[in-house]
Amino acid sequence: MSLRSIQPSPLVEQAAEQLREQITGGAWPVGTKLPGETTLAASLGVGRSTVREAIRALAGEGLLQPRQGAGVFVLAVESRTDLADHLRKASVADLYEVRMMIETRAARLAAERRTEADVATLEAALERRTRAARRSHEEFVDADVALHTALVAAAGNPVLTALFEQFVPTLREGLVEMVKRLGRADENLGHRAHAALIAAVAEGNPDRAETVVSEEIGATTLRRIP
Amino acid sequence: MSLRSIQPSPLVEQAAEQLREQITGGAWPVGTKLPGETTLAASLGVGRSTVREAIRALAGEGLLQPRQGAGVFVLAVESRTDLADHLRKASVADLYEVRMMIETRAARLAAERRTEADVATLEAALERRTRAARRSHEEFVDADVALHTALVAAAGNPVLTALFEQFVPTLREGLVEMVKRLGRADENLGHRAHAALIAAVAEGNPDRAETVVSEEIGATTLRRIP
DNA sequence: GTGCTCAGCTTGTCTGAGGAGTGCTACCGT
DNA sequence: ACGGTAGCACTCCTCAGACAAGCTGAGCAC
Repeated sequence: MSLRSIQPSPLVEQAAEQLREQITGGAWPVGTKLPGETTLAASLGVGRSTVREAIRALAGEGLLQPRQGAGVFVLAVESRTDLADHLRKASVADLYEVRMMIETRAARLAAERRTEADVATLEAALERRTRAARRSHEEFVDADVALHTALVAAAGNPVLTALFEQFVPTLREGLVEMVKRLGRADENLGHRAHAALIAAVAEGNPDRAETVVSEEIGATTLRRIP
Repeated sequence: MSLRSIQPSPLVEQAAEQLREQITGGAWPVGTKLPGETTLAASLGVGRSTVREAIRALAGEGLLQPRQGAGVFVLAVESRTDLADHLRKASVADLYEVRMMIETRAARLAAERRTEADVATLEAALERRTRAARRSHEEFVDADVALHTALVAAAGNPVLTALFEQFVPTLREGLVEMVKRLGRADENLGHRAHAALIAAVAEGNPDRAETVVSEEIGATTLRRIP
């Protein structure tokens, strides 16, 4: 099996790391049954409970699946690629580019497909955004993000919605920073653009919706990249 | 056959589920320190090692972070949403729509930014695709997917690349099915469109690149939705 | 062939015992 | 009064051993 022996510190994590290497390295393909806990414990030079916890950790990541009486089986050879990780490490410009792509397309689709309910939701979200402008920065950003989320949802494509949700945490973080830097000077920042966007969606004008959202995102982002 | 499989569910999973509920339910916000192992064990009515394994599982999911000597802390209140799960459950039409969005944008950006190396990679990928057409269906699809991946990579936006990679497994699966249904009649299916796409990227013609990729995806997809 | 039983393996669970790291508090010297 | 430090309580970390519960395949009876 060629497992290196363990050295210091959290043994559980080291054990998990070694097992992960075996799995992602291809030594144990999907469906493989791992050696028994006692065998693994001996190979790694740790106690059985330590091995068990390492297995649990990898099970939490979706790599392993223990079945009582049968053994521990490989469920996948790589962790769910966490898009959010990529987003955190990405540059503002790259993020902005992709966000622009998603939201312009969403605006266009929303204008084509919006239902009465969608329009009502969007208008309510706009109103909440306006009210939140008088309150804390955080509340304002939350309301803004909620509005954009509602726009994407109005496009009626669950895949697009799921995709945008991946961006929400990073987007929120960036916006909070931006709003705090601007201070209270620009309360209800971008209200007119948002109102125009919703109007375009409501009247079913895809071209105008796309243009407005493109300008709006461009404006807020330019302020953020000094 | 509407039988749910019977699952006695190990105590560890039940314990993890209860803890997860506390976390996602908001009882323990991010940063909260959980009660000690012994306390939790008593509360849940299980042994200490069971609690520890449950904590490890949630740590694997990215929800908790144990720190020796200090305690166990809440790192996030919801699991990484697995975009791949959404994709698997999504309809072909929704997937197609988003894939079209990504690839048309990628084609446009690639035409604007491609380097010499990008062009070389794309041309090599095209050649491999041609060769693979004479071999198995699977190899052909793999080569096709590799070509599309190379196109997105040539756009020079890591976020876009990471995003497209989320689609690759689902895309591959769908293509394999399609190619098998078509049989060998259409060997080297879509060769001219792909060649035209690469030419447009190479000569730096964003509009043409976008048009070609749009037609190409449209053509293959229409065959797939009967 | 079909179905049953059983032995041997596996994971599941609990307990008790130390080891090691963290963070707070009270003490002490200045 | 203040700052530094030693001690302490609390926490997670690791191990060993024991038994329970579940799975799998071999062998057997029909």
